[in-house]
Amino acid sequence: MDITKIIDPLNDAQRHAVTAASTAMLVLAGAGSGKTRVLVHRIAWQIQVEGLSPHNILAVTFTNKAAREMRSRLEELLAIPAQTLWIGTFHGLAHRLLRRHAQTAKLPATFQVMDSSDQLRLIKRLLNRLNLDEEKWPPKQVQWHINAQKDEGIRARHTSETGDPYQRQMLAVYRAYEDLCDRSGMVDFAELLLRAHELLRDNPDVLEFYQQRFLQVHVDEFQDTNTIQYAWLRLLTQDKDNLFVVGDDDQSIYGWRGAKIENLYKFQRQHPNHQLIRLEQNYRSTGTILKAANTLIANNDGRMGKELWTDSGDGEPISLYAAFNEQDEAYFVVERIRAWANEGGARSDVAILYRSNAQSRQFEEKLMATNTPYRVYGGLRFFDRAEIKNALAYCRLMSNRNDDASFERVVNTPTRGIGAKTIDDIRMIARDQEISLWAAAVALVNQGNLSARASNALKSFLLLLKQLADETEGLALYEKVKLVVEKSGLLELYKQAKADKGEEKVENLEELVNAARLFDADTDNEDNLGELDLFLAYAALEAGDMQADEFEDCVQLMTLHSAKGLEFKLVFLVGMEEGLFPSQQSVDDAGRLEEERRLCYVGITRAMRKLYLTYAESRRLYGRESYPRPSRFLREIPAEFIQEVRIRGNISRPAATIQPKPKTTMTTGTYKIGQKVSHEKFGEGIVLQMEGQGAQERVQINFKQVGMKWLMLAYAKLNIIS
DNA sequence: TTGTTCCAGCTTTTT
DNA sequence: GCTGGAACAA
Repeated sequence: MDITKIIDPLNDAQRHAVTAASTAMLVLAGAGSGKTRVLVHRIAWQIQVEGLSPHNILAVTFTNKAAREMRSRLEELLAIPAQTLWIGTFHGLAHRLLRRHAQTAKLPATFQVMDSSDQLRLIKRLLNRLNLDEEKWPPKQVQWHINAQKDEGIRARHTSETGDPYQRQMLAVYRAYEDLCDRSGMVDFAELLLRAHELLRDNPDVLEFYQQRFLQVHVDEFQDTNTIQYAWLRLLTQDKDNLFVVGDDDQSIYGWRGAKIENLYKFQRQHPNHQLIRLEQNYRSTGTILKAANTLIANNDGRMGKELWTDSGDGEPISLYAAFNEQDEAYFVVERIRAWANEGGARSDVAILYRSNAQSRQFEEKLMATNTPYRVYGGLRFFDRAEIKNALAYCRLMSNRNDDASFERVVNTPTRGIGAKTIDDIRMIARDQEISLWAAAVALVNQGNLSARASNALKSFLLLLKQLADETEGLALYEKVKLVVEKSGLLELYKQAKADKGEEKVENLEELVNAARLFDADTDNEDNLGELDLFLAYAALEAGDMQADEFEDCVQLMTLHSAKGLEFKLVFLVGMEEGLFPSQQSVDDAGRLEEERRLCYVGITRAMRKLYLTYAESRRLYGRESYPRPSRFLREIPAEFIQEVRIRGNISRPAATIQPKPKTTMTTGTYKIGQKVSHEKFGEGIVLQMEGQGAQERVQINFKQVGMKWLMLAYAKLNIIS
């Protein structure tokens, strides 16, 4: 037993937290104060010193990345694999519970996990079926509403019908959505948490089993937990005081998606005997950066209180650059990065952080122009790509024929002559008989009142899936996926697709087969569940982390939100302007403004050695020139820490952009403006405009019956009415 | 089916 | 001002 390895690398506060006797513990861990280290060493301590079996420990994180990091650091410290230790994300662990107890949780064994885009599509279909206008009921809003309800642990049946018409309609949609999910065996992300909570709450034997198993429970980023996540933790631990949570109220930046900073206070109330430990020594940034961050965050009310410090000196002052416009801002940042790289700095140590994704473009352009390698975070993820989703949809249908979303996705992909009309018929039957699209399709074929062509096309699809299911029986997972990719015709489809994009898609499909191979190899599958279902869940739950060229030395571009938890030697915090950061939508609400301030705090504390703050005096936004005021956060940082950069003279003023609009050419053809014409389909109308020449010649006509239309003269059969 | 035109929307994001 | 998706013409 090597205790020194566990406690020697710790400072006093950290050691205190790690070695405390089992108790409810709240570790307030400031940015860069070694919070992961405390978690990992705490677990190691419990195993090696207190003799707890890894089997008895649960550790919960928010991201897969954090979970992986924790596991690998723990295995390194303990020098043994820690397989029986449950480390995972809230969603991953909830999924695991539901797979194990699918029947008890009233789920089919082959239930499928939907990601947000699947969910959105399902909601769109549902609204359509309920004859609700998407204008009045924006699918995004409905989705947000449903998820928010679930995050609070509220089911449709918990809400009474008494609200205003809007509430009542929302409730009806929520209820219909629940029905649809249940019927088709689909589970969205919020449902994973809610259902796992209900599983424990309503089944005392299951609850007791896990309560006895998990003698110690650890939670990372506790300030980001929402209501249902905390309720789930409460069930597992009750009042046993075996809950060890690490968090930082000053870094709570996910309130807008249901995170409850109040859970920190709730935890304190519910565990009167808890210990509170503050980690305030920072091992990341210079004294100047920390003092700036401390002063800024002190403007927030109701903090738990914490002041970061370091013993490694003040370092350089923070630089502030007032750019002429957003072009100049990008130019300045890229020049500084080039200077950094020329002096031997690694580009991967540099980050450009912005409030909203839309800001990345100007930097990308300048980086590209100077041949500086860069990487933008937050793009399309591997498992989100259309070709991958299509392939997975076939897999999902193989496993669960009731998966309507997948059915719609691939019933005519690649095209096999099943048109909108046929699909509409299928939908109709499905709605009338309350059955899945698949079952409706089967019924439609059997009825036989379908045109021969449509019937054959549909039959071929049904047959294809049956064949896939038969032929993949007993094959290894990756062979299944491989066969699906080939036999479905997807591979062929993308091979024939127009040169550029098709090739990439073919490669992605091959990569998918490869991912399946790897998944097969390193999943121990202790629960012996359907490997295909597990792979599909993995694809939904771990959509990220398959981004290419991670190893190239490149500048990192990302939003402030995705920068949380990371650190860089050189950080540019750009777009420090009122209306942008803090964002316009936040300035009128004290609570949201405080969250913006915390976001700024997060941004500042990412910097290890040098921080640049920039703003533009003029910025083009949404096609409009604006002259924003510098962000209030700049004023909240004491001037003594800031040095203004003055390098005026080579301002890159935009050349006055006078772009001649393409003139609409007036053709002197048969038609004149004001001419009365008639069209065999659209009826009578009046010519309003003309453009183009020869085969491209078009006319705009205002038809009495159908309104405004552009028609190609080469095709449209028009008659002049004199 | 495919290409085009039109039109709304426009923080932040993981799972 | 740009972009993604829907609607529409051919």
